[in-house]
Amino acid sequence: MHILDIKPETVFQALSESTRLRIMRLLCVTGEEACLCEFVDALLEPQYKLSRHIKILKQAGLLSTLKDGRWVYHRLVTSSEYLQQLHTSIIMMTDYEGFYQEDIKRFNQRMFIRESGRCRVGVQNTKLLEDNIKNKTDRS
Amino acid sequence: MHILDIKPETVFQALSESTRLRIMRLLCVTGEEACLCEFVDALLEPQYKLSRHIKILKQAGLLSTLKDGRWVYHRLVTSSEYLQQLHTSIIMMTDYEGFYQEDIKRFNQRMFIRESGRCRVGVQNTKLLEDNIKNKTDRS
DNA sequence: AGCAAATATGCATTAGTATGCAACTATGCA
DNA sequence: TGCATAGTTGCATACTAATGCATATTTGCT
Repeated sequence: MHILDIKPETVFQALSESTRLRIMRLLCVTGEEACLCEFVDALLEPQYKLSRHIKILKQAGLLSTLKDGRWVYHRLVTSSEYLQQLHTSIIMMTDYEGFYQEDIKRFNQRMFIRESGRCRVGVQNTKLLEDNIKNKTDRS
Repeated sequence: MHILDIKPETVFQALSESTRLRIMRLLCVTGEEACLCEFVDALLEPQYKLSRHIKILKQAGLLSTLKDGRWVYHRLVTSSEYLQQLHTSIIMMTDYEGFYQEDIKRFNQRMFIRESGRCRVGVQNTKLLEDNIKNKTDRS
């Protein structure tokens, strides 16, 4: 699917959900690529949830994917000026409550355990993740 | 409502619908402000539909409104760098089928009949509007 | 006061989206 | 070959959003 075949509203639609914006912001700010388990440890959201949101970002032409064994790396598509402009907008978004910053902090910690720049383990923050999910259901 | 109080996902959500993108694109490209009846004549969409979409854009902090008698003028909010960056993105969006351009053409024609820079009439393209709505229902 | 015109909105219907759970596929390694 | 692990997806459910119709509101004008 060429970028020109994707409607602008599809791109903004992909950016209209908070979890997907967290993924995009993380990649825009760090300039990194990451696999699913690294996203799980950074955002503390269940793996199936992030997997589906990443799929939507891919279908909107915002992410591309590289498979490496069991791991699948996701990175920003930067091939058009239009998308680069959008990345700038995303970086300029407010982070009033500092939530994006917390994602980035956990992400950087997670990146430390890479070996030769590759992820070699699965989800690490299992405990943190469960606590995070529990807190949310308690609040609702 | 201050711009900082509006969540980024709300802004992108507002931009995720095609009619609302047409409104935004029109204002970004022309730099104009316009009232509802002018939008109706430019986009050839029913008045109640555009009224509601404009409301959503307002609530997302993308448009501001100035009332002048029976007419209500809508313009872009440009008070933050973040929004200006978004406007640039919107101008850079693809217009593969030339639909945005058609809106702008009809809009410019409509602007000709302003008096002293103010709209003094209601919907003009009643016939065009009805044809447009009819074509859509025929296709579905 | 009363009417006409510009804009806004309540309601019902339809369509689309997000999520949790559980089951599935795919891959590397012993 | 079998198992553990990284990632994906079908299904049911709950929620949210878009639309058309009709009606309401606001304002200027006579």
